[in-house]
Amino acid sequence: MLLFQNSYPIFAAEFNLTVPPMATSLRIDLNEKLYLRDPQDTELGRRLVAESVMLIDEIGFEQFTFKKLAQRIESTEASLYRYFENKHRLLVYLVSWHWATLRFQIRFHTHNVADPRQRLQLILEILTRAHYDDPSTVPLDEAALYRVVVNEASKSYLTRDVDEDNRAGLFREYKRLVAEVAAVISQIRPEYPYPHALVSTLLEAARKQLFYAQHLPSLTDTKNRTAAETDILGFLQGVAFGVLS
Amino acid sequence: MLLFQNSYPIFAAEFNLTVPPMATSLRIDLNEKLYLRDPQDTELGRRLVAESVMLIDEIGFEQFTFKKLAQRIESTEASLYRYFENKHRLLVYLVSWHWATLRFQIRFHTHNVADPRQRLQLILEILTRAHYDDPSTVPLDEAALYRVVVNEASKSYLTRDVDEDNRAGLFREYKRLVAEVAAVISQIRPEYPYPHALVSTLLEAARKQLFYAQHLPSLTDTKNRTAAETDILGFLQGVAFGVLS
DNA sequence: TTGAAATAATAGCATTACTATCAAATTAAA
DNA sequence: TTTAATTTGATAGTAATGCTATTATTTCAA
Repeated sequence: MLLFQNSYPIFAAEFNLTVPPMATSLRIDLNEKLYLRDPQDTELGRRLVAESVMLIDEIGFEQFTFKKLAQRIESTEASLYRYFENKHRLLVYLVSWHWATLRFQIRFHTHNVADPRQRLQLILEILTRAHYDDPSTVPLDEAALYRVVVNEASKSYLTRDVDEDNRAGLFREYKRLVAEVAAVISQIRPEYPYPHALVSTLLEAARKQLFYAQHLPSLTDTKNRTAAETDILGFLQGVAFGVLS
Repeated sequence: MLLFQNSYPIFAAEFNLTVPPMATSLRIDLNEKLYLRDPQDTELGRRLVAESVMLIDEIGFEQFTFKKLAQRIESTEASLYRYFENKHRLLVYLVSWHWATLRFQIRFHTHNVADPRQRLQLILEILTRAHYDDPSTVPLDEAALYRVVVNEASKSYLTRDVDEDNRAGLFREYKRLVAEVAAVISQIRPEYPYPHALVSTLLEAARKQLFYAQHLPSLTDTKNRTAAETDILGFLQGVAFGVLS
């Protein structure tokens, strides 16, 4: 996210970005309902978030517990429960963080691009390259976070409490992202009746096809794993521009 | 599935269908690795499967336990563990059951349709109407099973053990389904490079968009919930035929 | 009718997902 | 700079989960 270093204050208001006194990294403020105490406010909170990404990436969300995380960051279970109500909320927080940075990246890279088709093209490139961003200036390992998103994001809403969680605004970041990209779709073809469905499908497909390439290759069409990114981009382009022509 | 009553022996071999001595319902044989003891062989096993669908539908997979199911069917936890290694295997079994019947339905309704475009059209209709099938002749409540598939299917493969489970062949039914529909895609447009990705995306989208229509409507484009099915079909048609033109 | 197989009944165990209590350390306010 | 408030750590505890094991009882087939 080195790219943002000079320019991000432009978007600060819209993105709920806080520019810290000594701005060394980007701070994204997410819905307060996501946590009990804002983890970005304290050292322990920041370690909790940063290390949770690594741990979930390593052992998977099902195996992940606050106890294991506490051991890892040399704190206690009880302390961590003061930040997040439960591990599910933490997952929603992490995933929301990813959507927020993704939306930010999209805005940043497309804000001076007039042609909506070219915008969409850029968006698809960002979507399929989301796991490449330079993590050095960011408080989280974004590559690890992207893997977590690919593997676990669905679990953030596929629960008994979707409706309740939705009412609490837990999925706001994802909705915003979808709405913003859907607006580009509508610019390209105003009469197209399914812009939101298209965008949510493209977003989901970007992740799922990457997962398939890694684990269930017969559900996708990439021969060598390294070409996956290019193949997925090609596939998404075909879908998006196919629908819009 | 009344439709199958007369004709299904045609496909029996290919579909691993067993025609029971007194054929009152369809029997689908799934990968043996899915269970410890074939639940279709015993009364307890059949009740286990049938009631698990209802219970998962009611309380969700996370809240579902063998203990609760045992109470429900007036058996014991230990007895149920003799059929399935754990609740995850049971989920994979249920989901596989659904993919198998879906593939069967597709074959049945399209086997005398020569034009591949028309075939694809029918397939998309079946996909978006999957939850309507008459459950009376089938040992499972298919409408409930479809809801379970919509809500829980992703969890069958989004686990730490995907690769291991995949090696054991647990996802065979889904792969078969994808392969078969992908073949239709390739008939329509042989040079299209992503038939499998397209099909897995369409399958996933059919379920996800229904979920969104019910729980997160801003991620889709259906105004009233009742029109969801028609909208989803329209959307999938746009994607599929858009890509193939 | 005898033996094998399946089921029920019961118990037990390590782990999970928390909650509660209290003391110690840190930080902020007077 | 003492005091007060806040945050953390340490420890314990609890109900539920995800199993496994044991034994007794029923069923069913040879």
